Amino acid sequence: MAKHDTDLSALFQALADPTRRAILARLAEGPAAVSDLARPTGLRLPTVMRHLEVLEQAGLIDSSKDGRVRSCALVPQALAPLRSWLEEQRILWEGRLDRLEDYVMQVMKEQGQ
Amino acid sequence: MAKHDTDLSALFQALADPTRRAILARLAEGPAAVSDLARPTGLRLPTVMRHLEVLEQAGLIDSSKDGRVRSCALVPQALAPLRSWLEEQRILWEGRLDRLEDYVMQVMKEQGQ
DNA sequence: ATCATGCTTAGCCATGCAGCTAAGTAATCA
DNA sequence: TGATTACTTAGCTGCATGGCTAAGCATGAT
Repeated sequence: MAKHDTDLSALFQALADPTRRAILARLAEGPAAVSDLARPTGLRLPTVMRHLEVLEQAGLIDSSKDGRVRSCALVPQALAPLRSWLEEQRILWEGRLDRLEDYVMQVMKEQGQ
Repeated sequence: MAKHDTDLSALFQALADPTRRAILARLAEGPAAVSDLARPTGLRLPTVMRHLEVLEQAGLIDSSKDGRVRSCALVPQALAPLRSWLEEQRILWEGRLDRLEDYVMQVMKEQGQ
């Protein structure tokens, strides 16, 4: 399996959890420390840490430690692969629809005779 | 948690598996029977069945049985929620970048004085 | 009526994941 | 120095997921 593919899997996997999507939404407002991200979730710190690990592994966020505080931030271009995949699928799926349309048109023409 | 949200989770979850994405790609060429979908995966039928269940549950495919053959097909509009979520995020994330840009501009102006 | 085909169901196994507690480390504050 | 804060690590639990085999059921062909 291509790396491109496992990347996509990791991305989708990371985004499949509502808590993680909420964290991303929060980060869209700007960088935040781990505890700040944890507070609104109502989850314990270690749990949130693991979510952050998943997000970072998927390339969606970046984090760096300053003193005893770890600050997390979005990686803006991280959703690009997902966007291209989606666009690719759209073209494929619509191509399929076009062919279906052609087929229907042809059947109608044949029936018209 | 909103239904909208669990829908998104199911979508992402369903797309997080390469086998399932391969099945979707195959279906983009047109409807297919379960065995036809199973063959190229090299997996056993029950395993593929479960993948198909997941895809159907997520609303990505549709299936109907004719005789003893079950035929599966894409649901073209199924990716729409994902597209809107992505677009929403793009706006949010870019809004963030705009604000960052504003901030940088302001700092530069202040330093210029 | 019998047999082959195509799917379905039931159930097992290993692994992964989301949550937790408890205990550890490292930086800041009094 | 000692206490507090902010993560971090280790390890447990329960449930979900992806794979399998074996056996069942319904339909189509002979």
